[in-house]
Amino acid sequence: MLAPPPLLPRPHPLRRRLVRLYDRLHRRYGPQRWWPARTRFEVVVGAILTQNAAWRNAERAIARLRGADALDLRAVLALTPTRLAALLRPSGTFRLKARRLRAFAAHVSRRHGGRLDRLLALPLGELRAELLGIPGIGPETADAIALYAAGRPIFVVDAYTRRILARHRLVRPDADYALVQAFVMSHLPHDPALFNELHALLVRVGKEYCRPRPRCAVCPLRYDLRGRAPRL
DNA sequence: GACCAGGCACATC
DNA sequence: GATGTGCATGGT
Repeated sequence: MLAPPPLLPRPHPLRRRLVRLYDRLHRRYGPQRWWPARTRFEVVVGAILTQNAAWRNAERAIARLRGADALDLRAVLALTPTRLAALLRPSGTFRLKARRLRAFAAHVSRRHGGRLDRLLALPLGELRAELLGIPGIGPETADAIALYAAGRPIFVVDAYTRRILARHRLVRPDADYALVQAFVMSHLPHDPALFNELHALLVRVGKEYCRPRPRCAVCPLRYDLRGRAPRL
């Protein structure tokens, strides 16, 4: 997604439904104030640690890093791989995540003199390409860093987003990451605050109601028990 | 005990 | 290019 899709010129039926989805979620839940982190480096750490892990467990690991006074780039590099992995244990796949976090820190250290702000100041296309070049950073993690740490206008697609948009028949169930992202970005203004809020709201409602196997009929988005939703 | 969680890399077909 | 698999803890 080097060149974001331009906004489609005229009102589009799917756009109205997407906007309605956003409005309904925003009325129901209000502002989510994401990303929950104190520093930009902590956003990056959280983005890596929450890969295939519940956020609660990523938080535990972040707290352990903080307790070890290791919540900054240099401190992460100063830890031995074994020690870093031990601190990350609660987030699951901890050896893997220790490698990934270290790879990120090593990259910033090598390419940007340890200055995270310099990496984050790159033009969006370059920033995204560079992030994707770091082992352990795929599209979702790269976009989460670009949006939540760098404040860039890019929409993050996660499992909830796909599931919810597919169940509302806004995208096909088999739509891949780039397609879902292009769908949202072609229908909404490229506003970081909006992309932030929409993604956070989708995760919020998804955690409660949009499980892989649907099991609740009282969702505010009115899924039926097969996980399908009426047209918005 | 099974399923799930704010994915990614790599092997294999 | 599509699909399968390892990574691994902690909550429900």
